Amino acid sequence: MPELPEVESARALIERSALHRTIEDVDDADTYVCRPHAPGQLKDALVGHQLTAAHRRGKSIWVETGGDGPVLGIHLGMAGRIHVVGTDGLEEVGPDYGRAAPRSTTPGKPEWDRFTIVFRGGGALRLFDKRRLGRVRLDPDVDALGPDAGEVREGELHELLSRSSAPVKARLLDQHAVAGIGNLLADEVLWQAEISPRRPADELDEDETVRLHRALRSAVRSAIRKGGVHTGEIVPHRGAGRHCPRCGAPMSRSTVGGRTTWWCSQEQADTPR
DNA sequence: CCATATGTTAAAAG
DNA sequence: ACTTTTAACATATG
Repeated sequence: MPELPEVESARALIERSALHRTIEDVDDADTYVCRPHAPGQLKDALVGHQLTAAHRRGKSIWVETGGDGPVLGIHLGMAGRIHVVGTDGLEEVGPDYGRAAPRSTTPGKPEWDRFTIVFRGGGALRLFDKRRLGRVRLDPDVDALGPDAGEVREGELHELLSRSSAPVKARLLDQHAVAGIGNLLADEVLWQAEISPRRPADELDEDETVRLHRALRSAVRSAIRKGGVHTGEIVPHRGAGRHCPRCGAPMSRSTVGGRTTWWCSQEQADTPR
């Protein structure tokens, strides 16, 4: 579920609903999700502190705890979500696929709660993740990430692309190059820019780079505004027997950058027009 | 049982 | 040593 837009809404949820409350207890018993920490290590570091600010770069979230407290790193992985429970016991789960979820008293499956912070006076923040590929850790290294996909400048993008002969889609998916682009967003951006996902990244010409940059920023901003990567134009057309909503040509499918990839067989030809 | 899944990364290959 | 590709990770669902 989470690509950059979903992660941004999770960050905003933390900022809006989970700051400035004293941490009373922490459940960090899932050592796969909380690796490399030992059980109790996150609890010992966090109890008594408050969350003071929530940040994001690409798909990585980090939360400050103020003063001499640690930084809490959160990654939603492939299926993670942030749930915040208010002091009144109602759950706020944030936007889901573009639709704001109502606050609810019916929690998700408790067996999918992988990490929980309990606040003094009631309420909690937790990582809800049915696949357990999310991560929670102290003092994450976010500097290894490339510039955020929604912030990257055109010259910077050109520079990053020119340094790789891999398919442009694979390069876009590399979080060390540009941070925040996932499989669906990559397909959306390349479709918007009318560029084949298989084109070598360092062979894009000036015009293609400009188109890619514009598509990147507009797709990221649009998806954040609409509430998720699923609101992209091409996303509903990624499927067998589907056709390009612009020109009507059949959609092509293959594996690029290790992921299932769909593109317009006509407008995103391997040889640029 | 098989294939697929919106992410990351260690290991293998080049 | 660096870059690129593949497989594995944990788990659910069709």
